[in-house]
Amino acid sequence: MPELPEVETIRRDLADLVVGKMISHLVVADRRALEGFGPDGSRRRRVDPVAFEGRLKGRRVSGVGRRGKYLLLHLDDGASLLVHLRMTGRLVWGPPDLRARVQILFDDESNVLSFCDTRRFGEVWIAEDWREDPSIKALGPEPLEPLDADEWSRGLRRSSAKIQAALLDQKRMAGLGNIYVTEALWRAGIRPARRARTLRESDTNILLGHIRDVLQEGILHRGVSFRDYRDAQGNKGRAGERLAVYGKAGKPCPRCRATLQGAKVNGRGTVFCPRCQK
DNA sequence: AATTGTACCTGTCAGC
DNA sequence: TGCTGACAGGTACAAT
Repeated sequence: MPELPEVETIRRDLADLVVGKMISHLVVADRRALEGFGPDGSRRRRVDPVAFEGRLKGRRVSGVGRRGKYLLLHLDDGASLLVHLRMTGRLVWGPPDLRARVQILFDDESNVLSFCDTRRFGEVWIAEDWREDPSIKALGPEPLEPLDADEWSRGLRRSSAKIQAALLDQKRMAGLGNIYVTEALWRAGIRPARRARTLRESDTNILLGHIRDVLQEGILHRGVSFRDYRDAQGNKGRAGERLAVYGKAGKPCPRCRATLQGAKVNGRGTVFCPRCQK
C-alpha cells in the first residue's frame, strides 16, 4: 500500500504530532507486529512485548525520519523505532482504536498512536542504530535526493529484469511501489514488460525525471488512498484522483486515446498503453 | 549473482 | 443471497 509519498506524508504529519512527546506505555494486541533481530544480527525473530515496551518507556521522540518506505521514529537515546506499513498498515494519531495491533501512549494523554493493519504484513521494531539495520542497509538511493544518475542508469541498463520489476527492486532505488512505477513508465513511454537492458541512456534519464515528478506530485497531494491508505490523522490523500493509468485498464489513454491494457509482470498487476508505450 | 516464484494475511468484488 | 476465485499499494526467502 504505502509507497514513498504516502510514508513521507505520514512522516511530516507525525513530526508535528509526536516529536518531543514521551512514550508512557504500549498496548500490544498482536505480538506478531513486533519484530527484532537475533544475536547474529540478520535473522528476524519475535520479541517479548514486555521487554519491547520496557525499551521504549520513558523515551522521548526526538525526530521522525523516512528511508524508502520505512518510517523512523528517532528516540532521545539514539535508538529508533522502525515501522514498515507493507500493504495495509496505518499509523494514526487519535482516540484509542480497538483494531490496532499496537498502540503507543504518550505522556500528554491527549491521543494515542495506533498501528492498524488489516492484512498484518506490517512490522514495528527497534534499531539501536537505524543506519545499521539490515533492512535499511539493503536499500538503494533515495529518488528525491541527489544521486549519481550515470551510475543508476548504468546499473539499470545492465539488468536483465523487466523494467517494472527492476524499479520495484528496493536495492536499485528505495521507495517506489506498483502505483508510482506504473505511472512513471506511462509518462516515459516505456512498456512495463520491456527488458531494462534494452533501454538507452536517454530513456533512463527521462525515466528518472518522471519518477521524481510522480513522487513529488504524490507528496503534494498527500498520497493515493485507493483503498486502505490514510495519513497520520486518518484522512485520505487526493493523489489517486490524478493517476493517469493505474487501475484504469480498459479506459482510454489520456495521451493517445488507445485502450489501456492490464497485464501481469512478475506477478504484479500493471497497466500500459499499447500504442504510446514502446 | 541475479531474477523469478511463493508465502505471509484479510477483505472486497465480479461472476455464477 | 451466497459461494468461489481472483486480486490488492510489499518484502523475505526459496527456487531456478
